[in-house]
Amino acid sequence: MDELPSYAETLNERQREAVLHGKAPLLILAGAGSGKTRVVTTRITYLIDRLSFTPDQILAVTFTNKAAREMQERVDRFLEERGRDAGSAVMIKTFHSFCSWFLRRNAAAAGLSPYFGIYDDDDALALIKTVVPGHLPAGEVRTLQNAISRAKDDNLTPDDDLGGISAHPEFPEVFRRYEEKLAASGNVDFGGLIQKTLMVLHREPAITSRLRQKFQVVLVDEYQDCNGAQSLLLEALYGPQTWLAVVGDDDQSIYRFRGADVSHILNFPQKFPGTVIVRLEQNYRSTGAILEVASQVVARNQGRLGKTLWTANPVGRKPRLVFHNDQDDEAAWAVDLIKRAPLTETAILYRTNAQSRAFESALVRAKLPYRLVGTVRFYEREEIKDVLAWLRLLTNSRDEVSFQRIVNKPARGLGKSALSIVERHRTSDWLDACGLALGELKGKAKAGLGQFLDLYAQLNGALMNCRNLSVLVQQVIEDSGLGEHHRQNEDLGEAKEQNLDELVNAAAPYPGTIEGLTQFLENVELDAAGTLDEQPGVTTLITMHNTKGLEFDRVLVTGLEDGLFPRDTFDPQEIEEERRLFYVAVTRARQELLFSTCRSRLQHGKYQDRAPSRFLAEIDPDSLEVVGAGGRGTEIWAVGQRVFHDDFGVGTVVKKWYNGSELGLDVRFDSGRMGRFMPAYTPLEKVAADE
DNA sequence: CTTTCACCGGTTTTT
DNA sequence: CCGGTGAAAG
Ligand SMILES: Nc1ncnc2c1ncn2[C@@H]1O[C@H](COP(=O)(O)OP(=O)(O)OP(=O)(O)O)[C@@H](O)[C@H]1O
Repeated sequence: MDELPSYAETLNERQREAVLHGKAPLLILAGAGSGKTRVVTTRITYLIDRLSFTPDQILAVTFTNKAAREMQERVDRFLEERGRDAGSAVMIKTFHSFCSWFLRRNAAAAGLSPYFGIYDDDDALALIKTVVPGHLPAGEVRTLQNAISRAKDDNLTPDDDLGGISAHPEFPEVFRRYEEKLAASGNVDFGGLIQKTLMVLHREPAITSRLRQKFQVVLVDEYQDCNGAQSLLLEALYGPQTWLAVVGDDDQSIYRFRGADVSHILNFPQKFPGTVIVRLEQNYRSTGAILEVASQVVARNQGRLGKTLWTANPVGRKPRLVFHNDQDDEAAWAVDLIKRAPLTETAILYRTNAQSRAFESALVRAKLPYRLVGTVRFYEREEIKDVLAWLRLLTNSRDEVSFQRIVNKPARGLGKSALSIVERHRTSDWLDACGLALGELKGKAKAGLGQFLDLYAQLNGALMNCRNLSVLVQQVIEDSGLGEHHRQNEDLGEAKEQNLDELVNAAAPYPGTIEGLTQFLENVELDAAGTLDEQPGVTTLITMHNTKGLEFDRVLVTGLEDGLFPRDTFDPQEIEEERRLFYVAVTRARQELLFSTCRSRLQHGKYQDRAPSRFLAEIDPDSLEVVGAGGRGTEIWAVGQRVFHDDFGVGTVVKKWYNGSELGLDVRFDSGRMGRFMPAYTPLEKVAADE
C-alpha cells in the first residue's frame, strides 16, 4: 500500500483501522464524540480515493436529512481537495429517502405511480379518522395511529399477529381498513416506504441483485436507532460482494418510541458472520469534567455494553447546576449568560418543544438572535399544508387526505351531505367522483363543486406548461383562494402571507414539471423542518432528541425536573431511555455545560411545583458547581436514595410525593418499617448506597 | 352550509 | 393556557 493519505494521518489508530478496514462486515461501536461520523466520512473518501470504488457504488445512510447534507458536503470537499469530482454521486440519504428513491425507480414492481406522495403523521391521522368506528375519543385514535406506525416499523401487516403491538380490540380491523384506504390513495406513509421497499426486494430477486450490484459499499450511521424493518432492509441490501459497515453507540439509543431497538446493533455480529468490531475510545469533543458527568449518569443503566471513553482535552470547568423559581427566571438566566458571551456558540436544550416558548420570548425581548429547530415546523403550518395539499392532488388525484383537506377550503358551499354524495361515487379518482356527483347536486353545492373542478383543470393546465415550479405554486395560492383566505386571518394574516411567499421561493429551484413537483413535495415531506443555517452569535433552541450528532461550545440543559425530564413513568425501560437522552444532551457540549431546574413551572395554565430531576441526584456532587441551592425545594432526592434517620436507622426512599408545594418521601427502613417524612422538617441524611 | 362559542383534556420526543 | 371538537345559532 502507498503511504497513508493525509486525511488518515489526523486519525487515531483505531479510527484508522476502521477507515482502512477491508470487506468483512464492520461494526464500529463507540461512545459520544469519538469520531464515528468522521470515520464514516473518511472511509467513503478512502474507498473512492485509494480503492477502485466509484462514488455511485456507495450508499451511506444517516439518521436525518440534515446529517445527510452535511456528510455530502464533507465528502465533496474531501474529494475536491484530492482533485476528484463527482463526490455528489455518492448516495447519502436517510433510510426513508433512500426507499423513496428506490420506489420511484421501481414503481411498477411496488404497485405505485412514480409520482406517489408521502403521508406524514398528520395525514395518516386524518386517514385513520375516516376508518375508526363511531366516535372513539381522540386519545384512543392517536393510540391506534401509534400502534399502526409501530406495527409497520416492525414490518408487520394486518394479517400478522399484532398482539405484541396493541391489545386494543379494534386495532387489527382499523389497521386493515387504514391499509386499504392508504393503498386506494396511491400514497405511502413513512413506515410504508421501508415496508414496500422490503416487499419488492423479497419478491423480485432480479431487482435485488441489481441493487446489490450497484451498491457495493453500504455504511449506516446511528445504527443504534435502527428499527426492525430497517434492519431487514439492511439484510436485503447485503449480498456476497457487499462491503458493509454500521456505526453506533448503544448508550445513545433514544428513539424507542418510534420503533427503534438497540438489539439490532447488539446482534449485528450474529446476523453478519465474520463481523469485525472496532471500538473507538478517545473523545475529541468535550472536556474531562463534562465527560465525567455524562459517564456517571449513564452508568446507572442496566444491560449496557459498557465502553471506555477518555479524553486528552483539558478537564475544564465543572458543569454548573443552577436553581430557578420558574421558567421565566430560567429563561432570563439563559439570556444573561448569552449576553455575557454573545459569540460563544450556545444551544439551549429542552425535553419538550413547549419549553421553547419562555426562551423565545426572553430572547426576543432582549433582541438577541436565535434559531428555533423543530417545533411548529415550517411545512406543517396550516397555510403551507393547504397549498401542499393542492399540489399533491395535482400529482395524484387519488390522494384522499389532500382532497378532503382542500375541496371545501376556502368554503365553497360543500358540506357534509354534498361530500357524502361525492364519496358515494368514489372510484379511485376523486375528480372522477366529483364529476359523477355533480349531476346529483343542486344549488350552492353544485356551483361550488363545479368551481372546484374548473379550478383543478385550470391548475393542472398550468402544471403542464409552466417554466418554473414557483410560478405554479404562486398560481395555486392565488387561484385557489387560499392566499386571500389566509391573508384575512386576524392577527396571523401577515405571518401566513410571509410563509406562503417563502413557499414560493422554496419551489424556485425546481422545474415546473410533474417530476419537479414530485421532487419538491418529497423533499418537503421527508424533511418538514426546513433548513436553518447556523450562524455565529445565533443561539440555537432545540429538543434534546434533535441534537443527535450535533455539537456546541456551550450547552444549557434545561428543565431538569422530575416529571418533565425524566417524565414520570412506571416503565424502567423508559427511565433508561431518558437516561440515554441525558447522556446525549450532555455530550453535545465542547467547553461549557450548564444544568438548570425550576422549583415551579407553568403547565396547562397553572403553576406546578417541581422537584429537581433524579438524574441530578445521580451525579457526584463533587463533579458539579451548584448555584442558588439552599432554598426550599432545592435538595435533590431520588427514589432509591439510601438515607439515615436518627431513630429508625438506614433505609431507602421508595416514593416521592407532594403535599401542596412540600416534598414528602416514603422510606422503607432496613428494619422493614415504613416512614413518611417531609425532608424540609425532618433531618434525613443521605448515605452512600453500600452503607 | 357556515360561523361562533363553550367545553374538555393534556401530546414528550420525529423520519 | 391553547387547540381541537361539537352543538347551536345565523
Ligand atoms: N482524530 C481526530 N482528531 C481530531 N478531532 C477529531 C478526531 N476524530 C474526531 N474528531 C472531532 O471530534 C468531534 C466528534 O466527532 P464525531 O461527530 O464524528 O463523533 P461521533 O462519535 O459521531 O459523535 P456522537 O456519537 O456523539 O454524535 C468532531 O468535532 C470531530 O471533528
